Amino acid sequence: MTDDSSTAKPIGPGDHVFLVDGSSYIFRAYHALPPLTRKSDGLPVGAVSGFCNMLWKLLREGLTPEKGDEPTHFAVIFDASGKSFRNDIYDQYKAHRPEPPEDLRPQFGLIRQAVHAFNVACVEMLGFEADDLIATYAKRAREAGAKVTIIASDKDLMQLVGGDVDMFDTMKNKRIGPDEVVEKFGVPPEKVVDVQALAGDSVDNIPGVPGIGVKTAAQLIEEFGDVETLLQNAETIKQKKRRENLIEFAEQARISRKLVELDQNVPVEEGLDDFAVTAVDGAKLVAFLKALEFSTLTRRVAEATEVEGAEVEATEIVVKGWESAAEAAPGEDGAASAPSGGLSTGGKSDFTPKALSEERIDRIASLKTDTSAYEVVREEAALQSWVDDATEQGFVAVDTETTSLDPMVADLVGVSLALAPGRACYVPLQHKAGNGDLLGGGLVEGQIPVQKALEILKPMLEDPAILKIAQNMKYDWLVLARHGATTVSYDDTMLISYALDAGKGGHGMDELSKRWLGHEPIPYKEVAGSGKNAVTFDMVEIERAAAYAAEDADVTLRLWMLLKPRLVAERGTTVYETLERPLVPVLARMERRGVAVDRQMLSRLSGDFAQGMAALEAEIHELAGETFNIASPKQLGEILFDKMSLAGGKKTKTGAWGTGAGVLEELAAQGHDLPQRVLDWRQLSKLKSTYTDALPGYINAETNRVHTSYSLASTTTGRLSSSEPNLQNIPVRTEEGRKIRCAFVAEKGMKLVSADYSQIELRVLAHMAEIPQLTKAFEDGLDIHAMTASEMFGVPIEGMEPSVRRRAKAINFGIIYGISAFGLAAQLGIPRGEAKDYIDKYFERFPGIRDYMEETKKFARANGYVETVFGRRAHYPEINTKNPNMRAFQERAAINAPIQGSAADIIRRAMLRMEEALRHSDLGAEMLLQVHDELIFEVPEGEVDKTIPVITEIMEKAALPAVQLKVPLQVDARAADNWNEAH
DNA sequence: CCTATATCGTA
DNA sequence: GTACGATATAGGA
Repeated sequence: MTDDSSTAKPIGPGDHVFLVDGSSYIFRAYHALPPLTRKSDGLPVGAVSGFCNMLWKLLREGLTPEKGDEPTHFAVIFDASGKSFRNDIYDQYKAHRPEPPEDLRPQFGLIRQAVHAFNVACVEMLGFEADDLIATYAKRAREAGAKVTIIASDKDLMQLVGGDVDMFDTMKNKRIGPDEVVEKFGVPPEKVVDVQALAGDSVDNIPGVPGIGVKTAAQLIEEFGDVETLLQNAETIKQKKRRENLIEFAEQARISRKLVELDQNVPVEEGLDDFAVTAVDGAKLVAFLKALEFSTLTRRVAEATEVEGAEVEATEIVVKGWESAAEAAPGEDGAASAPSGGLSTGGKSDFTPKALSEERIDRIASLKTDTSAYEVVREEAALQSWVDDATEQGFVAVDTETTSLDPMVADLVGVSLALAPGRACYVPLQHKAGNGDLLGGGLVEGQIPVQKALEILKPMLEDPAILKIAQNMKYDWLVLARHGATTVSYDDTMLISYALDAGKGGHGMDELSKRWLGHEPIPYKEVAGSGKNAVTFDMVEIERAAAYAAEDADVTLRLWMLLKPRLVAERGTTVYETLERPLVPVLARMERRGVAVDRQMLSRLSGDFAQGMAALEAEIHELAGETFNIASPKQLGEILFDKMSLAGGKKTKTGAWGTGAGVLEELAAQGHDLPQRVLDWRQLSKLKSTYTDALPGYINAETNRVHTSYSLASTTTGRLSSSEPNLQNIPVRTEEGRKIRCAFVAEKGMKLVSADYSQIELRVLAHMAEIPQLTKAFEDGLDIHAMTASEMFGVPIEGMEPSVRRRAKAINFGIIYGISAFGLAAQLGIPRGEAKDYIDKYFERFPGIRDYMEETKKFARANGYVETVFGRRAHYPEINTKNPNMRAFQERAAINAPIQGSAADIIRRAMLRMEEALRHSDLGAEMLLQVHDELIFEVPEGEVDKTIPVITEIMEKAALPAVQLKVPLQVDARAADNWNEAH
């Protein structure tokens, strides 16, 4: 490509040979790229795509975009299937290699075809692994005085580095020279085989010597020079166990050395001269790339080779070896989509994402749960080796074990990792000696010090090239963040499940495991006890802890393998990637910041409420003529309806008297004193027990602030929920209640800013149902409830009676909730018939709303789910149930979900953009809380005026650019010293 | 000790 | 009429 030298001259100094390790590239690309990148007819091409991009880049630019580094000779080397000479030495060599995944298999052939399309030499030889061929060619090139770059990252090739031979990892864009080899193995390249022989390798099933990892091996080789010398002097080793192992497993070490040492003298057929780079045949390459639908690369190649892309006809491609894959699991609806671009997919095969994902579900679910291979990692070298394997593989399931369910106080007890189904480990870090009672012992022996372990884990957690897979990552993210590591690049099986199956059940690990893997993980209770026998995880014996923890990581990995392809197959990727996953660190940071509460103010309020309650209690008992537990609905019902025989009592479904607020209010309206006193008492009791008494208990001893926990996956609609404590239900409606809000305060020198969406759900409804009057009203900034009343009852907005507006407001809320005459009647305290008249009247004025509601129900009945404007799905599997009451309930929920859910999506989008926007404007504001349509910030006093417009703008434009709402969003924001005044 | 029910706080 | 979580009581284990 560099020039058009057609006559090959013998290779020599000044030449630069590129040897690409094709086989290992395929596996890495497969795992590094999204699981289901495929052509329009379903042919999986993710790995091929990555490979073609790499080839093109290397041929054009060499290793760096600067000129002068281009290859003169280029070859891609593959493993040929079949056994190699290493199996003769050791029959277990690479014995544990799993079969390649189904959706990777067809890509092996395609990659070889790609090499030919690039006019590049393609080498493989039966009985020899790619690494040996690379070793042989590298040696020959070196001897001829040429430079060699091996395009690979495989540590087995590192023994070849040195002099004019180096390696280059294209995925990390990193050169591997002698220094990098030393970094990895602790010894220079020529000693790498000795270290590998001692340390062994679980992936290739190289046995090595037990108890010796890379670090120890490097020390020993440093000291003795090579394996043979070491083995002959093994008696001189001081450490008993190590000495014994070296003696006992000496032969195994010798075999291992033979296995890892590459053969540099393979009798290859093609010479280096055959690898001379020739000009790319633009038309041929474009035709191939076009057939695979790599549009960007096709265009680039067409431009660079001056080929008119549109005029080139796509190559006919036949893919071997996937008829068998298709037969193993035929697609549900049989017929594959029609082949396009001249690609034959083998006739009957169905390679749609749907079919492949279903196949994957079957495959993962049918794997047996083998927990026997779980490992307890007690040494740094062993942990490093797991981390290395994770780095190599590009993904790893991670789970932390801690002392608390609250991530803000949890201390790290251990970490588990899983690399493949059944291949998991537990790393105990801070298990304590369980002397049962007091004092407890110190740390149990045989654990890596936490700081050391974190030093090893941190680079992996912070490496964007390694995907960390967790179940409920927010928890682990926070724990790890508090221990100094910021996790990037992650997947969360809980959130994948939520994006796919909201409404179909919970998303906890045990539940998902049962549902998808048919496997019931060890219950936490069985490991750590429950009730008064419960102990923190650090008191659990290590072997028991390991069985539990490693299983969690294993199950998480399996769930990921099973669920992740469903995202593509079921169109969940966008929701997962834009609304769920990125919110994890945003919420984690909000939780970590917490909010300040005034402990004294709460304590004083508790006292006030207690006084009020005591006074009311005396009056109530006086009126009742006896003392009873006012907090007991059962006792209260008996007093009111049995003893006092008040009218209007209704039994609940359990046969007890109903004593809800509605009932008591009705009795109060009849002129009875006792029910009103009970209502007042209940209000104070609620405020005291739920808020003023409970909140101080949530103040974190270290931060002096309250840290709620947001759940991303517990509502059907997409809303967040808040717990421990729930800060989304802090009182606001009554005077007494608002006093509690006053206790939520800003730090000294700061203000609280509250910004809330005005009528966001009605606006979303106006958009989705396309209601002209509503849209107009919102555009004109009208009072929407007054406008509704005006439309319905024909009265002017000016001078409208408050009761009229109140009725319209109730109807508007009713509409959002899927309205029923029964519900509206209850809300307004009017007869059912009257409520029905209102509803009819409303639909007469806004027929579009009725249409929208009917359409939504129809859609839900047909599909079992409904969607928000951003594509989030809420499932209602029971919507076609026979029971009319239950069905009506499902229908109302299904009507409400797109409205509530779209609003939830909008505020999520705002939150996702908020931190960056504030930082970009150089503002110190921090987001503290979310209450469905409201965000609360803590803002430096002097920055309030600059901050409010930034917050408001982000929130008002949050739907853009994904959705252009037909209705403007309006945000009101205020600053004050406490939440009550800011709201 | 654990779970279900009733009640009530929020959007 | 939608969506949640916390609390206290009560009843079965």
